Amino acid sequence: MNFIEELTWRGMIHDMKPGTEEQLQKEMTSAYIGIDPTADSLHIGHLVSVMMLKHFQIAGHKPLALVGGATGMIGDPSGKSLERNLLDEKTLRHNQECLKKQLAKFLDFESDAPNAAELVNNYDWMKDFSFLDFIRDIGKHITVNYMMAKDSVKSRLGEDAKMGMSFTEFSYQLVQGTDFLHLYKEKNCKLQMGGSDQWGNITTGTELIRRKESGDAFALTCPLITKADGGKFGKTESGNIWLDPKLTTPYKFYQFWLNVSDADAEKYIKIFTLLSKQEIDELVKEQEAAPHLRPLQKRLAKEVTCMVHDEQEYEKAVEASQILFGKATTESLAKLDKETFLAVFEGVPTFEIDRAKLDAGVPIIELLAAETAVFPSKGEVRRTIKGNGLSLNKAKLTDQDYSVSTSDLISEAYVLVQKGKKNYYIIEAV
RNA sequence: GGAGGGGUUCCCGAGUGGUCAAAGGGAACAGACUGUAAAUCUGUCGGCGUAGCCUUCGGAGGUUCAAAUCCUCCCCCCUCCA
Repeated sequence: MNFIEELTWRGMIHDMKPGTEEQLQKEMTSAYIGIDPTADSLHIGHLVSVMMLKHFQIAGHKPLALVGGATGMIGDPSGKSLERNLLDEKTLRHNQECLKKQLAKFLDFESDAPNAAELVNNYDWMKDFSFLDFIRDIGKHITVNYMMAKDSVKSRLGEDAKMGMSFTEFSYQLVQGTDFLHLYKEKNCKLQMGGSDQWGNITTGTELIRRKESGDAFALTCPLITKADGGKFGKTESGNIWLDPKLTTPYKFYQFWLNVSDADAEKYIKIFTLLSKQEIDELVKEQEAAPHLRPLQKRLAKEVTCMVHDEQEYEKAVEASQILFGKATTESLAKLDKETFLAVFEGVPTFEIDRAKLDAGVPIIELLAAETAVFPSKGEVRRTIKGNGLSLNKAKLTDQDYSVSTSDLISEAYVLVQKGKKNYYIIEAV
């Protein structure tokens, strides 16, 4: 199965330029995707493009990951994102290094294979590009008329525009096109991939290559990942799901995938895992036969957690989940020794409190909203208790005036706080 | 530079002197139902709290017993004309 066929059955192709498949069959081809280095970790929104590159490398082609040090400071007008601030070079390099380490889990950067992955940063070739050079060498080749026809630009002009668009944002497609042109010339890169929102930007690049170099370059986009209920993919109450375990613990990471809705599970497992069509078909059948066992979500969570973290972290996450969501009771919790407790709950957000305070007893509302930041306000603690949404050590708490004392400690050191069904916090006496 | 239209609580968006912590929708959170799913229904959704109080409607002043609402100045955004 070739690259295009692979992506097709996985539902990862939204659009591509005619001739793309032929090009890929003709020779080993280089392709790139762009990543904004706005943070020092990738989040799961990036994972789609990373998987495209991975399939690309598996298919024998050469993937390039472009860190957008230059473009990242402009901001793409097609998103609603505001214009960005310039990252200083130190931060930029730091982020670049961190991203590369994460990418190395997916792509082979190190081997001597001709299709080893490469990381490039457009800051390196854009930083010394003078304005005059730019408008002469690049700007001349693309008409404003052409640029204005792009949806990303059109939506920002005219009467229904909420915001105007600065010249900087307008020029974004040219800057991105310049990247493509640069990679085309320097690295013989003939394909740019990205989300479907990037189509306009990518084709400005292929157009530039055609006009300036009489070259043939290609574009391939994947659908934007959505949720069946229309919500944003990859966001939870606590924000982005990051690949860095320090930002999103493996437990939370695992839980994210496990909680994916049925309607999304099949779609996601095709995109975010390398499981074969047969394996997935099998799982889908199992899911239909016994939906409550959620084989799709479980396998999806396993595969992605193992890929991003490792098998050990995955197993810990499963164990913690079984205790938290299984039939654990106050009694079984109380039996856990300190070691086990810590191992199981590693990754569950932990707050500390002075043991001396607990000796005297701390009102629950104080404990959760003042002594620790489990809740942002006292009112919210009250509301949650009133709504029957708070549990302490797996037992529902209904008394707003309850005082927590040392007798509530598990293993003489911990209190397990549960907000609703899925949110756990640990308070540790120190 | 001219004319017009705007800036409201996380988002969209009502509100033009008191009954406004501010309609409605969305998002979010919790409860019920379930399968840690979806859909549905219910509740909550500025802060502290019994009442009640405090902070909020671009910013700063002012009028008034009382202002998101009226006046003055300023800042920002959009459209059209030049």
